[in-house]
Amino acid sequence: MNLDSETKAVELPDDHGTELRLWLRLLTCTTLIEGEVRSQLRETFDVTLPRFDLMAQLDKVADGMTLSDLSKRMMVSNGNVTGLVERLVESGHIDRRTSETDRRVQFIRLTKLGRAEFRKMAAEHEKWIADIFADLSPKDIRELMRLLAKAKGSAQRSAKARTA
Amino acid sequence: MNLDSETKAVELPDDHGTELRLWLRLLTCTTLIEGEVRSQLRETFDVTLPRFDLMAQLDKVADGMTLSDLSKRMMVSNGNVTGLVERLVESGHIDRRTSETDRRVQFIRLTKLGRAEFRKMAAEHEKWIADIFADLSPKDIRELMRLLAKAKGSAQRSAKARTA
DNA sequence: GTCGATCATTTTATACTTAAAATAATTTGG
DNA sequence: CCAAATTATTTTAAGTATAAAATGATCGAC
Repeated sequence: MNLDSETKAVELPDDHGTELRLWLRLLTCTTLIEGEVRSQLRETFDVTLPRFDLMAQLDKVADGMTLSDLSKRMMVSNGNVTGLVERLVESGHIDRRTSETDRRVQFIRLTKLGRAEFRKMAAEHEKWIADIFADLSPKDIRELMRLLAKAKGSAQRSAKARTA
Repeated sequence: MNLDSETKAVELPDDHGTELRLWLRLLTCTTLIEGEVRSQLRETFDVTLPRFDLMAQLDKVADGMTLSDLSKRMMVSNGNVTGLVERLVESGHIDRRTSETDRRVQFIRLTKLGRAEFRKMAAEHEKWIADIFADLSPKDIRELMRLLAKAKGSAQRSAKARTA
């Protein structure tokens, strides 16, 4: 009996089942963790995940960034950022000022309050994430990082090819 | 010079940076692919991702399932499913009937039209996914599957421990 | 049998999200 | 300089999402 030809007979030329299963597993994993983080943020700090994410982007820089920068970094639409920023200005976590040189541009940055609150949340957040991945060895994590980087590159290539 | 102690000095006892970076990479990867799939579905079939996902769940079974089943499988809230189902009934893709034995329960299933349309979409969808992951070798995919399964288990353990 | 607990679903209120169109400001090629 | 293209942001409309409360139905212990 020829095992190779058997194997080939089972796998049709256009069988993309393994990729699909990979995608579903990736999605399940992310949704699961995202839901967990969302719950923790709400329960512990009464803050939503999108607000936390926006503040996280702003916390990386000292002097603020534009709405476009924010929407690119967060990988969400412009209109989405407009609304989020509005509510965070309202609650006193960020402030906005119009550029001196280009009146289309708005610079957004954390207020003192916003940065202080974010730092507190970020510290807890990091612990939750560490616990969520606690069963993974350092080697597992390294491998996952490597493979996800490869997957990301592949997806970007695919998206680019389609748009081109 | 003692390299080990140097390394330890840099990594504080509570440094959970690698887990955080892993989470951000996982999230980026998923968001990227999800956006790509969303665009393709809209452009090619004028359908949204949540609708596609709901139909995908229903396509797995012959005789339908309840709203609760749906919300659990899709990992979204009950109210969310209510709205999605409403719109898909409206468009003729699914139908609903109340259980004979338990009048609280609604069984949802694909209509003939719904199943036919879903199958067409699913075939294309599978090709898009295959292309998105095309740079990954079969071994990469196996490894990712394994590590994501481990991550999923870890996240579930963590979530369960918190709720308990 | 019936009261209380539980369960399935819907409703409500609010927030988030997108795509696409609109607005407003700047840049650029001729 | 000036029209056309580009860029940054906002607005709009529709849909997606959550949490929490409400509703309606069934189950279980007594």
